[in-house]
Amino acid sequence: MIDRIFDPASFEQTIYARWEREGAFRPARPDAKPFTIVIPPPNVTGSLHIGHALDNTLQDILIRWHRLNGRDARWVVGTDHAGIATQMVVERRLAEAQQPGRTAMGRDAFVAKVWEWKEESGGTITGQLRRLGASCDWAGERFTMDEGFNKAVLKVFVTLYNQGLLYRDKRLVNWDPKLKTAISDLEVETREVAGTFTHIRYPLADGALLDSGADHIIVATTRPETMLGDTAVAVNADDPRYASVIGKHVLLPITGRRIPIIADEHADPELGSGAVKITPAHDFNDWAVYERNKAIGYINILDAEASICAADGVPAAYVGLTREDARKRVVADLEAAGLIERIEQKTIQMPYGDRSGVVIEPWLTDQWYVNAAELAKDAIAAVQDGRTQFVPKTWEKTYFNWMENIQPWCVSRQLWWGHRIPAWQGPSMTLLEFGVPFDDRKQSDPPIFVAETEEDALKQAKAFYQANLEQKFEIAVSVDPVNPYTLRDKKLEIGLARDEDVLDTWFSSALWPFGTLGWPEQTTDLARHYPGDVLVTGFDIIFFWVARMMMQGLHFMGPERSDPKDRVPFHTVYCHGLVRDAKGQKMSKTKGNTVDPLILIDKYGADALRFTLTAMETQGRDIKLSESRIEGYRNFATKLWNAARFTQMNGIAGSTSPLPPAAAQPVNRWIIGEIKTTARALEQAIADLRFDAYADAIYRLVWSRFCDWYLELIKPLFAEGADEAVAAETRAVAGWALDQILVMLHPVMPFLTEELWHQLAIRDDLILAAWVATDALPEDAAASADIDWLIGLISEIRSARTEVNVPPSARLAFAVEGASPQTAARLAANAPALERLARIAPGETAAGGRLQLVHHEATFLIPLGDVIDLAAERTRLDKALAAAIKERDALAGRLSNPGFTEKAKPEAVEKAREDHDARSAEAQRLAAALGRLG
RNA sequence: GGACGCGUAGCUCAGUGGUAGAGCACUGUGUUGACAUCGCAGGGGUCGCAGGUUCAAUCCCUGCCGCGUCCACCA
Repeated sequence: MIDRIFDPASFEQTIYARWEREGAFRPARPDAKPFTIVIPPPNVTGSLHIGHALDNTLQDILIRWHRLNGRDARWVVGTDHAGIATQMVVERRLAEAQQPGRTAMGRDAFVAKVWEWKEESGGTITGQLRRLGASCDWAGERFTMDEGFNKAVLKVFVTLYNQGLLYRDKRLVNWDPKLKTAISDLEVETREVAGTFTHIRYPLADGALLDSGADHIIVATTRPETMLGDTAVAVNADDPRYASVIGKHVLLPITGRRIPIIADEHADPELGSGAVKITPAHDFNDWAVYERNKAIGYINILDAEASICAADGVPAAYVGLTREDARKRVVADLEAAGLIERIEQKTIQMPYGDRSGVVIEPWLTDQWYVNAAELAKDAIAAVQDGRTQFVPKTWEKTYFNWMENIQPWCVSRQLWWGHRIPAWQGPSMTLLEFGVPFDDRKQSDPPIFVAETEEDALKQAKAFYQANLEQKFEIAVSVDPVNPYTLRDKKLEIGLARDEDVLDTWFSSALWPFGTLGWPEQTTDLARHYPGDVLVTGFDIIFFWVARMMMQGLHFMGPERSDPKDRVPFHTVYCHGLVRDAKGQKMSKTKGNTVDPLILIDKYGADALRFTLTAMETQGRDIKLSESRIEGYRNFATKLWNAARFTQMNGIAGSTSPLPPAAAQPVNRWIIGEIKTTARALEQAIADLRFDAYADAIYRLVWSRFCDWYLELIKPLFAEGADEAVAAETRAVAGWALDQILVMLHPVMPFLTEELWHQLAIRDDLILAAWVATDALPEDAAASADIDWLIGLISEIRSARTEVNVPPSARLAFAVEGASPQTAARLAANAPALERLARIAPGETAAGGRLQLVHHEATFLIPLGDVIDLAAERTRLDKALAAAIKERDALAGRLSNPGFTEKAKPEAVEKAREDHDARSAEAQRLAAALGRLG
């Protein structure tokens, strides 16, 4: 017996366990067409937030729907090692536990700690996905740092290197001085902060003067401390103010260095003084100036923590100051020297690290870069020609815009947690004292050997050095005098030192769609499940992840697939919005406005949360989540629960066939048609990826059709004394209809539907079995018309009763005037329903006060005797008449307009005529009723 | 500066070239057993503003206003 109380917590976890036990989520239909989704891998040590809940609910709906529809569905699941995030968590935990820090314990010990933490907390999020009901293929669970995945990463790195698409370069990177690692452009966020704009006078050297007579050039900066590293002042060649001093020098204050005045396009005469200080080592634009004017050189003045380091011209007193302290000191010293023109307070934009939250420093280092522009070509083409489609389509523009302007992707990170870069460095030739002339390569950097294994790297090294040396060589220490970061004092016992760095987490995530399936091995999984059908993700990681999967997927799977359509990692990218709080604020831990999906699940059930997110998921719009909405959908679940309870109490059981039982009763034929209509709408919603439409259609069917009308209308059909055959038919149809509802609702509310599926009948199979047999369902327009008529009549009677203040409990008689034979037949057939739902029964039409109700061609007369509220009845009829006349006249106006009758579609004209006539007749009947009212 | 999205009932949002919809909230009410986590009934909107296209515009086009997001840049 279905329990009186709907308590999702009492069955959700049991049901999930059963699904897993029975292997319900494993692909098990080798002959069927596969349907594949790869999960956006959550951080292995993370926990489920509301964005995950949305993302995974949508994926689960698609997976479950296609599984119901006979596809061999596979939801590839796993977790991401999340380099920076995870390393930061473990470091914080060590600090909290007052244990030795990362550097104190050393690399191996630290990495071991991270693995420990991964083992300890790695099950959290996968457990939470289970709570949500996600039907992932857990048997195939992967991790971005598992052995197989690591192989894929190494293979990709080496291949790209050998193809010249991945290289080492010395250039400015976004340096995070807190985490002490390079980060990519995408990991930098610009924030507006209050700042200052300092205008500084740079005295001209050698007595030179500007045409204006000034003996100095004014430059402005938001970062005065960087002047210590200036190597030039740039002016525009076309700027007459400075034409006479191009090629001359200024005396750089504080440092006493003479730096040249150069002409460069970077200087914009319109901005500021038209002259700009050039600090190549600490500003991206200035580095570009340097590349055009190499003679000016560059000077690095910052160490890895962004403190001032020893450098040419930097006074000893500055060394070791933080950039903030150095800024104050520079300003003070310039002030003392009378070189400050003025200082403006101003809102300035500063780059911040998205993880560390500190100001990012452009810093000169050696890093590994991927030639993203080259890889982007195929990735752009694949979206242009529709092999991969974004939904909503508007995101394609965003994708193209980014891809077409893509910069080299910095993939090395100075972290310890991640895929270590498979590159080995040999001794620098310039530091070797062999006394043997090298060939003309004049290589000054140490040679680098990239290979999947150390053995391969060694082989390469031997081949390389033997080609250049005839005798023994010794191992030296590599020292980069310019860039302290590359100071790597290593004991090179075998002559090679592996690169200390690890790869950007997104470098491995980019391989997810094929790395999870066994690549580089040619597995059957890979053949079957690449490409995926749909990728479901937030728009915020289109750049980070989607674009990179496109690039890597096409590059590595492309050559292996003959059909261009099979080269992309997925055919569709569904981008959903952000889940915001009820006020529309972005949720964040610091704001404290996050909602924990697990708490919501505990409170309302996973199904209610899922339904809410589904119903609110409209394409191209963020979700403002409010708890009252979840409550509403929990009520919906309760409603269905109770409806099932009702059927069970009335001897209605689950059906045995997806095909509907034979039905003669209009109400039964009608509900079969309603099921068919809804199933079609749901099929369309899935095809369009319209999740809100899916929720809406099933909600209406369950509540507004099945519960509100069908169950109410059939109650008399199996009441005591009812016809046995009719009762039997009705029970059969009702059971079947409820089954179809459970199936259709299952993708969104899997727990509840599975629970009821088994409560309603003894069945061996899970509800995952089969979708509605839509095509086989009959439609019966006549039955639908009958029931629509009945529903309309009951609604009108109820409304009229309320308006004239008839007590709900009053049972009334009615007579009918002008009824067609069809109406008479309908009235006879539905007498019990009218009795129950409208509380009217055929009777005498006594003269005097009576309610007059126009429904289609018939006027219903309902005597109320003295109790009728005549004024209310008059108001009601007046209102109805006014409405009918208004519409009639509007239609008449349209029909008398030749523009309409000649140009509008014939169907539209015909429809307008019919409506006009109907309204006109209705108005006449209402007028007559008013007349009789006196 | 470039691109995009959004302005529809008190709130959150669907929607359509021809009578404007839902949920929640609100008002009134409760006919005895599926359900008060409910039923029934009701009030509430010049569909941001101004033009244009059209027989007809909430819907298509243009401009404006307001809100938001992304990218780039500001020495």
